[in-house]
Formats: sequence, structure tokens, C-alpha cells
Amino acid sequence: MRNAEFDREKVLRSAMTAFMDKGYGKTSMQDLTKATGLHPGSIYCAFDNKRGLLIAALEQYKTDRSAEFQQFFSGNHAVLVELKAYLDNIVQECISCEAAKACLLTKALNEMAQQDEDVQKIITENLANWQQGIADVIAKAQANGELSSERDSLHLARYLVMGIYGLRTFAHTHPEAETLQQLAEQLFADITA
Amino acid sequence: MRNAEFDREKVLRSAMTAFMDKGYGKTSMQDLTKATGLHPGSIYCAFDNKRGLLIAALEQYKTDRSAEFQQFFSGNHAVLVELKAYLDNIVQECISCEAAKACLLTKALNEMAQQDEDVQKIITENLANWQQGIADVIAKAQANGELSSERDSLHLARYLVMGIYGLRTFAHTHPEAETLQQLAEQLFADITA
DNA sequence: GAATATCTTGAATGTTCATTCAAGAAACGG
DNA sequence: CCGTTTCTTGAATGAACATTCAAGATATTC
Repeated sequence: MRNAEFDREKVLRSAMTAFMDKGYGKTSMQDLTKATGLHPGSIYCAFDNKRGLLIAALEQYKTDRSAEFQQFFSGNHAVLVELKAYLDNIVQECISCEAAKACLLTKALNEMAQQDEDVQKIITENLANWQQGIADVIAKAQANGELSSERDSLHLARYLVMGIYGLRTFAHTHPEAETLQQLAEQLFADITA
Repeated sequence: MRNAEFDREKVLRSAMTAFMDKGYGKTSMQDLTKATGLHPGSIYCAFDNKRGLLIAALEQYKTDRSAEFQQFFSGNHAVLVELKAYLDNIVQECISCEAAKACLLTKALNEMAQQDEDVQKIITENLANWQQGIADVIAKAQANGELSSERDSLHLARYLVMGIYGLRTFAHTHPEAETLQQLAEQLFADITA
């Protein structure tokens, strides 16, 4: 008996970064061996192939993002305050590093559309899960009386998700902090109006 | 002397479609020869290389989209009516065919981010141009008195552009007509509120 | 500490791809 | 209708790529 030497989470996070940098297609196995520190054989042993590594990385991404989401909404603050902080954090992601690196899910979704049904299904499920999380948060704010219940929480969540997608794409062409912050504020205002 | 046999516009539109279908990277020269009907040698003679064909296709795309834009806003209707029709048309694009095929500019932008500076610049300029077109339309509506001048036309245009980006990405996971129409209506309402 | 099981290594493999180029075809000018 | 120029053709080229695998290394077990 003998255990694998590498740290699976670290490897997957490196792979995530590599895929976000160049996209799945343009990330070569050589890039991945460099990023992860693993040799081809090890990658193929642990993840079957490049696609398997992507799928495992997507899973890790989901885990990491879920934990982050919980962090933002587990405080004792008003829900809308937490939501605003969450949105601001997304804006910061778009500003600080490269916008392209912002989200593995949407990046892969754009690339894989109509090409790999299984991967697309995984991504779609993850995004649906995220949207539901936001809908739950909004519903909580409505139950609290922080937010009017006039508009359906699911509709509001969809609109916010759409806005976040748009914000990320917008950041590709206009990475200026001021512009993005303004857009995010308007988005938040329209949701909470 | 002898003239080229192929129709440049037709070739570029075929290339556009091919690039939108699979993305630039995954579109092989073989795909392009099949799509355009041109042999490799002819493509290299006319456009230098695959990248040159993309750039030429982007130029054609800009031309085609500009003409379409003019069409939508050259009627005698109220500007806001025209704008709503324009937005509805974008929603229809997202529904009817595959959402991935919706926009060469954003598709290529997502793929090329941080990889090909020249191409990114071309795309960014085209998108900025489009945004300015929308800002002009909005300013016209404000001058008309159709729309309050309280909010800056550029800000409104940015917000609308962001929403359209988001709508297209959203359509990748939820191509249902009802959902997209609802989102577009809310977006329009928030702009014109 | 020997035997065994498992993991690691990285060169080899075969495929796919963008690109080239020399030969052939077709239009034009005289 | 011949010579020249330009365009077309598609097989050939070499590079890059994902993947494999046999040899080597290392931990665990008895």
C-alpha cells in the first residue's frame, strides 16, 4: 500500500486557475503539469484525462464557492447588508485581478456551450444551485420585512444573477472600479426598490 | 489579370457562423474550408491566416450589426418603442437558435481575454461603439421628453449593455422564452423608470 | 528487511492542426 | 491564340497536442 503524494485540493485549485487563465481548450497538458506539479501519468491516474480534471476542478470550485457564500450570509447583519457586501465582493473580484479569471463556471459555460453535454449539465446545475441560494437569501429578507414581497424572490434572484453575469462581461471591456461599482449599485437599487 | 472567384461577404459570414458555433480555438481550418467553400491556400492568400480571417469576420460582423441597428432606430416611432423592439429582437435571438451563437463579439471576448491584445482591442472598440449608439438613442429619447433626463444617458446605456450581456449568458442555462422575456421587460422597466 | 503493492516518472505514440508551396487552371492583354 | 499574370488546388510539412506505458521509486506489510 502507498498513498498518493499530492494534495488533491491544492492540485484542483491550481487546475482551476489554469483553466480560468486560458480557458479549457487552450490550456495544454503541459500547462497543467506545470500548474499542478503533477506529471502526466499522475493526472491520468487520478482524473482519467484532461476532461476529468476539469470536472473535478468544477466540483472543487462548487465546494469553495458554497463555503464562501455561507460566510457572507451567516452573520447577524441585516440580510440586505450582507447581500450588498456580497455584491461588492464580486465587483472587487472583477476589478482586482483579471476579469476573465472571475468565474470558472461562466467561463467554461461560454466555451463548452453546445459541445460537451455532460460538462454543460454540471455547470448549469451549479449555477442553478447558486441562483437558488440567492433566491433563499432574498426570501429571507422578505420574511424579515427588510424587502417588499411584491416581487417574487425567484424573479429577483434571476434578475440579480443576470446582472452579475453582465457585470463580469462588462468588466472585460471596462475594468474601471468606478464604473463597475456604479453599475452594481444601480443593480442593487433596482432589486431592492 | 484575374479576379478572385469567391464572394467576400458570403465567405466572411460563413466564417462568422463557424466561429460562433465552436469558438475560435475549436474551429479548425478544415471546418473553415468546409464552411466557406474555400481551400486552405485561398484563405491564406486572402486573409493571411486563421487569425486574419477572424479579424475580417469581426469587421464584417460590425458592418452587419451597424446596419441592423440603423434599421431599428430609423423609423418614425417613439424612440422608446424602437428601443423596446430592439431589446425584444435580442431576446428572440437568444431563444430561437442557440444562445451561444448570439454574439460573435462577446463570444470572442470571453475566449480571447488576456490572450490576443489586438483582437481584444478590435472587439472592445466595436462594443464601445455599440454602447455609444445606445447612449445616443437614449439621449434622443431624453431630448424628446420621452424619458426623464435625471439619469445620465451614458450611465443608462452602460446599464442596458450590462443587462444584455447578462441576458445572453443567462440564456445559456435557461433558454425558455418566458423567463428571458420577463427579464428583458424588467430591464427595460428599470432603464425607463 | 524482503516482498508486494501502489505511485511516480517522462519519453514515446499517434493524432490533429495550422500553414506552406509547387503544380495546375483560368482569365486577361496583345 | 499565345504569353503572362493571377488564382486555385490539395497533398506535404512540421509543430503541438492528449494520451499511454514500461521502468523506476517508495511506502506498507509481514
